[in-house]
Amino acid sequence: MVVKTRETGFDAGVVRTARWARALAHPARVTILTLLARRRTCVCGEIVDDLPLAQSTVSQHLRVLREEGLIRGEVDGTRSCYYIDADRVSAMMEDLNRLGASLERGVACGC
Amino acid sequence: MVVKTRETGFDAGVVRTARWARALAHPARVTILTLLARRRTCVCGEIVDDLPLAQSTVSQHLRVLREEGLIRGEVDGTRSCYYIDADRVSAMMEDLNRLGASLERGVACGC
DNA sequence: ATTATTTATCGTATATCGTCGATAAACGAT
DNA sequence: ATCGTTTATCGACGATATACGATAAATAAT
Repeated sequence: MVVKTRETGFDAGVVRTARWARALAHPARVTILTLLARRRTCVCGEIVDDLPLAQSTVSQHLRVLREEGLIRGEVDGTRSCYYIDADRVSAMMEDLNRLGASLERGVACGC
Repeated sequence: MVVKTRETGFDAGVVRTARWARALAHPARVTILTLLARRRTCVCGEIVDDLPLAQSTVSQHLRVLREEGLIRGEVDGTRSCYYIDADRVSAMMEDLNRLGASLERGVACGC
């Protein structure tokens, strides 16, 4: 059963997949995610130090990731501690893998 | 060993991953890929019929997918026959899964 | 109290994206 | 040769995205 979003006319699952992709569609955001996965510490300032971008720009990218639910932030004094939302990351990878599976099982074109 | 692109200062692998994501970051493009995977026929006109977009817009999205190497197009008379480049799709999914794996194996933050 | 630190947000500038209509190019059909 | 079909590209426009500096808010340090 195919569910379409009323506004756009696109399949709802497809829209969700595209949104995950958009969240990953900038090197800064991919870098932030991998940094958060690798590190125990996750303070905004350290992320800024590791990226070739201004603090305000990094904050914007953090906001995008937060709005997509991939990361969460907690205030700790004057600092903000960010960490990955593992459930959402799993959900994202599930959707992306579902797409990948359907693409790879496709039949070759007879043209 | 971490390779950085001179212009942006981001890790080259990260940039590649972000570009794959960028290619998938629109519902029209995800839809096109799934259509091409499902169908034997892959003529541009049929893709246009299945999308709520103008022909020229669909052509733009096809161009994006072509430029990222995810699809290829062959001219057949007045028509264009598109098909998925399975190798590139595999490469893309490998990169995305590599990212997913590194995110899921990350340690929890001690904050 | 004052000062320094940290981070989110605002304002703004620029670039890229997404969309459409119009058009051109290539071909098939008549 | 002319006409219809199909598709890529162009030009224009509005909408988003990306980037930065400046600033505000909150806390820590003195």
